[in-house]
Amino acid sequence: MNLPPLIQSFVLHFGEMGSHWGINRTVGQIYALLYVSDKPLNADDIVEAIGCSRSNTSMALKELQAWRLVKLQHLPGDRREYFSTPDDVWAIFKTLAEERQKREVEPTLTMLRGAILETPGSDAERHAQARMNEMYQLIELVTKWFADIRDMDVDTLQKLMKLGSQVQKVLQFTQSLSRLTSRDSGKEE
Amino acid sequence: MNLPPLIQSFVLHFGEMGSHWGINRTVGQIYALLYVSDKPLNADDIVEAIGCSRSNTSMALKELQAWRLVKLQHLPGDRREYFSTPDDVWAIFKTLAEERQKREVEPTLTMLRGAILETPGSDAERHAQARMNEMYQLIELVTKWFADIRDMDVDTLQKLMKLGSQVQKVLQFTQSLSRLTSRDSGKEE
DNA sequence: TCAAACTTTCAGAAATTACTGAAAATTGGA
DNA sequence: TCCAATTTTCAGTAATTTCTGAAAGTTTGA
Repeated sequence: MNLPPLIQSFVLHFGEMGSHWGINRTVGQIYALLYVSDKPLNADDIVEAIGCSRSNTSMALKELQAWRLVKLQHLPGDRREYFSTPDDVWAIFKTLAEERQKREVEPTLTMLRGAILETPGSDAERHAQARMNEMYQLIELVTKWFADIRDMDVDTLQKLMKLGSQVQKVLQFTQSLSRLTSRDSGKEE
Repeated sequence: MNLPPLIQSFVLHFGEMGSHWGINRTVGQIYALLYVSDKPLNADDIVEAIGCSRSNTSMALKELQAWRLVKLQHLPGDRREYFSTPDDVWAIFKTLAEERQKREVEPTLTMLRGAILETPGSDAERHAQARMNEMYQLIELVTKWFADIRDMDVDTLQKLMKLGSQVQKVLQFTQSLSRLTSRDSGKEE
């Protein structure tokens, strides 16, 4: 690996972090490299920069494409494939959240739905089912909320985040407001 | 493994999912088992239920304790250690979020802070640094927001989540309200 | 159609991670 | 204090994952 020190430490860090996340070292390093690169890179550029094998690079790029975290492009007059990451860090964040949702959350929800529909054969199973249901409700709620947030435009999102815990106050305020003004209120939920 | 089918499939699923997450099979299975169990279990109960070795169980429990995802308790007149998960799924969720923050996000923030303070030695480094800064800002923002949300009480949190994208409208409403009423407004940010 | 340029696949090697059993350490009570 | 019950550690082994080089596949343009 022969990179400017600043970039090198970034790339190495992502390599290490990869294992804490669900990706391998090479995938992490390549992503990091593309993220900070000021121009698209081809596979040989990457081999040169990271110091891994050509085939490993190919595999890693395939995985990054499956995650939709890198985009492929062609440069005029060059047959090789060039890779880069999207510019918008928010978009990257959203993509990551969507993919993780699809790969890690959906299968669990499916399993839980199935389990919850079974007829329990004992007290232990009845209790287990109740617990699974709690988990299911929580995941569904958080998931929906996340999806809603994901679909906001960047500006709103950024404002929302900067408000931080203020959100809580705004909500309380709005709720008391609507309680005052609405007629059909009564009990929700 | 000799468990009621409903519980068994839950436990096995968590074992598989573990690898997508950062934990190994045994850790995932033990957590799942404790989560649905209607009473605390000791290490031998777990060995019996899961079918792994005693030592592996000991390791896995240590890891789960490090994540603060299981609690240790003693039963009167029994010297063995019994384990269970917290009852409150929200609390579990918060713990998980806090631990991941500490283990996966903080180190990255530290690295980024360091890199951003360096003096770039080339255009490539200058560009890399700008990208790192974008990433840093994003992570900081999301992190703070999450922390704010984590510290809300369960009821508010649940209401907030159920509102979903309504939040967006509430915010816009509140913002136009404050724009009308406040004097010193001008430009924020 | 062919050849050159480039990419992907895949079997096996290397590295890493998970698991086990035996032994050591700890704990609580007699 | 000592003993028995229980937990932890750890070195070696098993399983899994990652990585490589060689070979096969694909694409483009002459």
